[in-house]
Amino acid sequence: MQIADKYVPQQIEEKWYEYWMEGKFFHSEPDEREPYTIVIPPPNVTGMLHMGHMLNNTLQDVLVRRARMQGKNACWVPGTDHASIATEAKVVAKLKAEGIEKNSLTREEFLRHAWEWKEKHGGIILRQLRKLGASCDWDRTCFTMDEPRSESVIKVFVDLYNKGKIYRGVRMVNWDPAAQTALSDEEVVYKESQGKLYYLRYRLEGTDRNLIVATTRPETILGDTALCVNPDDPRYQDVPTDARVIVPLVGRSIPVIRDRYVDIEFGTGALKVTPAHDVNDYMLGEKYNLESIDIFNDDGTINDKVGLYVGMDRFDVRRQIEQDLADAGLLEKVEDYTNNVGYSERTGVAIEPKLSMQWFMRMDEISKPALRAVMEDTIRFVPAKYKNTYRYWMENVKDWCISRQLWWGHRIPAWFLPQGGFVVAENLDEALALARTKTGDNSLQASDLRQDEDVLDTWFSSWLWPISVFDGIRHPDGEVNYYYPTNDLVTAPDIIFFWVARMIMAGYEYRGEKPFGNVYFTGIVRDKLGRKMSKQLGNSPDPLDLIARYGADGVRVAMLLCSSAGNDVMFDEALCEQGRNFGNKIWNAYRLVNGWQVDATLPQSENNQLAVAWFEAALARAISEMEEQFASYRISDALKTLYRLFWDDFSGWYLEMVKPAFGTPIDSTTMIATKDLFSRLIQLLHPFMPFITEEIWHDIAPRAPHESITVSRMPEAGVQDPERLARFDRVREAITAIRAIRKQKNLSQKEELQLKVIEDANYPAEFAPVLLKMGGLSAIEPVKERDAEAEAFIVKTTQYFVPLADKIDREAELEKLQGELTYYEGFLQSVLKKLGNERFVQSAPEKVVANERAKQSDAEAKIAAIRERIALLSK
RNA sequence: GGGAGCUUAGCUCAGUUGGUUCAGAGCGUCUGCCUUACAAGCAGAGGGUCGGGGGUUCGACUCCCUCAGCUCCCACCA
Repeated sequence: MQIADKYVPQQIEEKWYEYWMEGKFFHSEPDEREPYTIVIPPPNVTGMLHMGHMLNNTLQDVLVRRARMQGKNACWVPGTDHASIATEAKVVAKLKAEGIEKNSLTREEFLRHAWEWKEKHGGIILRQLRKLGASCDWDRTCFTMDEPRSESVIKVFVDLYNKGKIYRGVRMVNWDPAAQTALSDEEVVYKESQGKLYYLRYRLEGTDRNLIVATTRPETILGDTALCVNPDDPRYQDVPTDARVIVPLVGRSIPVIRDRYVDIEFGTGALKVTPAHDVNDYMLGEKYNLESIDIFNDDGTINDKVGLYVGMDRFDVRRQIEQDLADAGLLEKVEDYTNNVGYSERTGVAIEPKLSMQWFMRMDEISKPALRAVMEDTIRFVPAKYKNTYRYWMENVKDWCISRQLWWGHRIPAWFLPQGGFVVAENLDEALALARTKTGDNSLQASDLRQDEDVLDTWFSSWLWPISVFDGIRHPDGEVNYYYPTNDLVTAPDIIFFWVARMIMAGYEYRGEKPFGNVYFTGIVRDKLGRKMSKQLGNSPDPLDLIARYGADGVRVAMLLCSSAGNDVMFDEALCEQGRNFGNKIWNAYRLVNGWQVDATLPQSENNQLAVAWFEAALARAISEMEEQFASYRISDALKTLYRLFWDDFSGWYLEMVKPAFGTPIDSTTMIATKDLFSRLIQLLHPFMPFITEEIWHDIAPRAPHESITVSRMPEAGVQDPERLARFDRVREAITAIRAIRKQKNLSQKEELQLKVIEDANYPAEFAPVLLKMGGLSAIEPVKERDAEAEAFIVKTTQYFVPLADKIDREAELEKLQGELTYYEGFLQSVLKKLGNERFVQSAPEKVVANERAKQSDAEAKIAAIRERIALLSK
């Protein structure tokens, strides 16, 4: 094998990914094995890989590779989302840069550009995922707007419409003036914004009196159709019930209404009512039958309804109207004011509440089984705290606005009839047939029908993802029956409502079954200062650059090391170094073992036999720990367990124990055992570090063509031997103590020392050969008497002595011993106090009491040993 | 305004039904080593009154109350 003393991941990663692809190791077809399925959270089709994807997909890959090695039929379905609004915005921007305005194009022309863009940029992110090592079944790659998925969406829409779960109506919706489309409530983000509170004078008709109204949006006075005060407000008791006021600048006369909705404490207690541009005003308008005057165009400029500020942008109007009001003496005062303003999640502009005709989906019924499934842990949320969030949303869920005034997306399958009304059908032919039946007019032609211009919310396709990727909407009895429900979903908590909740609803609606068994919510990736990674801050490293510099395995380890379950991820590039170093450690451990010469005639030494037996026990314990950690999705902990096992136990202890002296061979029994242990270690490591492990796997033993570690069988825990491990730990402690003496006395590692020991039950006599070798000892001599002249240490209750040429420093030694004595006597006191307490002995569990008694006897033995040594030194 | 969560070594975090040989890990720091697998390494060391206060208990990092600080989600009174 290669002799480079540094591991160079760049040299092997590409090779192995190609090998995996050629061998079709990631491809899945239904068979008799138990399936293990993950569907990828589809990234935006034109998106680029960022650190969030890295985390998310590393976790998925660990899970799916592990399942594959456990003999399951593992299937990880990749794909992309058409991301209606985001993609359309990108295409519009791109066209604009080329001097083409969207509204100068026909729908067909625009879509041609959009598809072109999709073909060019689409799927870049999927190729990037391969660099990471993602073991997706690429033959199954899906796109939310490909044919099977599109047809599924349309089919579901028609079905829900026919079931009465989808309706069309005029409602107050969140309007994005930049994208010029309606948004769902979930697509609006509220941010604290520095604004002003304007106090405007509304002249009470027929008097000189002004009613003062405080508002943050003076430009909306153009749409005022009432003024509202609280009937209990003493300040307005003398205003006649049929009073009217004049809207400033506009001059319109509007009624003064009374409603307890108005907060007497706020502002002046008088509220202007603009039913077309405020959600709460809209409700007042409904209640009091007020006129609704829409003053905005779709792009947020003022329309010509009122004849003022026509064509001006809403924010320019705000500045202008402040000036004009002041000039007209209609502005009482202006105060600074901080309030929450809703912004479009995608375009970032302030949302305009707007009354418009939209399609909605009823959520009351469909949400019920979905809520139950999570509350009863039929679907398990990890971490469980998200159950609360989920429940609150589900219990208060409002109808879902599913129509968007965009072109890029699934066009709503509704056709308007010449005589009014509409039909909903899967295609034009069916729509025509339906239209003829509905109207009784058989002369209707396809050209008489006009399809709804709107497209569907992106999430209306992704909510079907776990079903539609297996074509389970169109073919409910096909392979979906094998793969569905999927096992684990790994996603970010910020799309719990957008996506997770809705997939659960769709799952029960269309499969009568949950879409996945477990949902693992990752944290948000932040930089080491705790700031969210963002383009604006420029604090997000480029994942591909990291992979190029540290190797995919190294970056994967870095991601996992900092992703403790349920917490945000504080990513620090230093972790990539740690990951890379770990790869190098593995590499060099392999170089060492690989370089040993075997002498088949050599019998296995006792030392080596002990080493193998001990490491088998250590491995068994680690595997068992990892199993528990995986079961509770503590994937970061599982990696850490393995990291320590490989670095400390295997490299630091086991290999040092069996390592033959320079230039001497090793016996074949130990060599075989070592390679076997190594193989099992890299199998355990494979889900975390797929590339380096495949490389070593192919070198450590002869492999047939088309063999791969990816489909090898994951080692299992086997027999646990805690006693052996505990006894070995005492050897380790003794060796550490000897090393410390060496360090203190400035003795070289090579200088052999002598060790004397007073053997007792705690002395791990069977490990004497190991102690000899690892301690750099010339001999171990069992003695009965303490050696006052030697350096001494105690492990558990066993006393050890290292005679040295130098006399020991009695004073210093006594002082040290005195300190230890004080500690152990105090410790013993607390144990005795506890044991002397009847309530403790009675109420504490038996095991705990027994443990206390063991502590007592150990402490007593230790104290006795220390006392004897003090006596000896004090002579 | 409502809800959830967090506060343990310089940094990032473990600590799973309360039991002081559990106050831990990794990284970083310090000291000594270029010891023929690895300086991307080896050996050793220092470092925390477990946010403050109070309570329950034989016993609390672990349970309760309270105060302080931080984070997130939901609502959106102009």
